[in-house]
Amino acid sequence: MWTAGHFGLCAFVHNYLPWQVLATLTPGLISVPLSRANDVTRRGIPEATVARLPIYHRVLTQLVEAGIATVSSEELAAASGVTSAKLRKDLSHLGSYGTRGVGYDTTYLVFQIARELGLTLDWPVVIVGIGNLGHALANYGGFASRGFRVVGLLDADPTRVGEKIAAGRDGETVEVRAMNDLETVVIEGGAVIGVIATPAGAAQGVCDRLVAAGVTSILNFAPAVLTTSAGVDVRKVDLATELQILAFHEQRKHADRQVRA
Amino acid sequence: MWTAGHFGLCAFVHNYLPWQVLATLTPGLISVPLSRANDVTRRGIPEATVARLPIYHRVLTQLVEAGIATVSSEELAAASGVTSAKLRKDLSHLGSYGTRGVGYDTTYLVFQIARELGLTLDWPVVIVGIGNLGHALANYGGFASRGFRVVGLLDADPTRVGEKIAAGRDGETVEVRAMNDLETVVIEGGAVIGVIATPAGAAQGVCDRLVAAGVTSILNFAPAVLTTSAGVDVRKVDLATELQILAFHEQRKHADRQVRA
DNA sequence: AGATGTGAACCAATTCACAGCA
DNA sequence: TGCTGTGAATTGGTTCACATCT
Repeated sequence: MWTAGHFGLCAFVHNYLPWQVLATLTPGLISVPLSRANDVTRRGIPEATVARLPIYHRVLTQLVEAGIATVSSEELAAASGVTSAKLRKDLSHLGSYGTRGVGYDTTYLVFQIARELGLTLDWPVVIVGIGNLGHALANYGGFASRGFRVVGLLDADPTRVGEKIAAGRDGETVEVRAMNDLETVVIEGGAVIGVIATPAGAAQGVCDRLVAAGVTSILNFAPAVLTTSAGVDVRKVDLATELQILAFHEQRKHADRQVRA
Repeated sequence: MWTAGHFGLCAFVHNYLPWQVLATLTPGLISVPLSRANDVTRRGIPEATVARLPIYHRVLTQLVEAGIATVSSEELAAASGVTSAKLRKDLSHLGSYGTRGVGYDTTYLVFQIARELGLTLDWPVVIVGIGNLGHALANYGGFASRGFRVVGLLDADPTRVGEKIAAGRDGETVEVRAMNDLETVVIEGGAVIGVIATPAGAAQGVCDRLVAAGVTSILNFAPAVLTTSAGVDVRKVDLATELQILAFHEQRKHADRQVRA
């Protein structure tokens, strides 16, 4: 039997931003306030900015491919769907990579952003749950080109195990493994990032096993709130939620129309 | 040939929040500041709150199904992965639906949230681009139960046209139609919400056609910045972006580890 | 000249702490 | 007594406007 109290126990999640958590865990470091203040100028990039850097990176990559050597903040901002002030403030957190009176060198800037985001490194990723969504993720072209390498695909359905799926853009395939192999796959592949694309009911169990095996960042597509230990980053993408937010605004539009009439 | 100027022209996007835009468009209404202030107390729910209501709705639905009649803010917050203060502030924007000293009636609250989100209405949706992702979206169970009805599936690949896909949870199927039929499908289905799951290159064209056919809310999975006229809501879900944000934090963790060592 | 980089002002969101009610 | 609902304080993010540099 469920009770409210029991249910309440089951979840305590920090959904993102482990900065404070990490600071708290750092043992006996008195200079934390100072070092954080230093962070803000030299390393600590605002979360909102981090969330936009991938967009700038993609747009800049297109510009470089199109052979454009220089952009102004105005142009880059327009192509990224933000205001130029916001763009300049964002880039200022990385350093002074522009030239006054001229603009930004696209090649140089795209590299600086890539470095800041860690895209110059190799990130082994495992994907758990190979339904339509898992499939879509596995052969999503955008991963390989940005340093993400699919080192493992796992599914609970025995009929799916053994299937070979194209992962990455250059025709490599990865074989679907059984759930039992989860720990092996994570450890052998050296994965620190895990993607959960299972049904909601299975998500927490998978999450626990991933973390136990060494994963420290999780992207969760299952419509469930995940509980993890501190130090593990969890990001959530919920398809239904996104539609519901749209529906809310849609409803407001209709209400407005009625009020006006 | 591309020039920076040309490229810069191609995109100006308001990514969300058409409040100010709408206010600006409202013709000759001098009381706008006042009416907005009124909005904030009576109807205007903060965007951050709206984004969390779907989570509360899902968790509450589970509680109701589990036969739990009452929850405290503490319990509901824990199960939703937020703090209790945040939860109470969020709910306070909807009205006073709790009982001091007791908590919230789950059945009553779930209905109030559903009403606020417009989930008690019927939202016809079209999905464009039936690759793996489009497939996953089409037969995602969470839609039907929340008032979303898939009235159209469209794909540019002629070999895919005619395929019947399970959409919604009760085994109904919807047939994939050709791109030419886009306008017909949108208008006949009465769709106001469109989902774009095409490759990046096709996204803007599809977006324009959807908007021209009457769609006013778009959920975009293509890694491209969309330009739309004011009054159209665009939300973006970018799989690569999410992973890149995780990679950033992951890199930071490793940097920290090195500093400590 | 012309565009960046940035302090200052502004606005939104979160957290605190407690008054008010069942 | 216990939990909601909410002003007040704080933190984080955006916008403005201009000093600064090529």
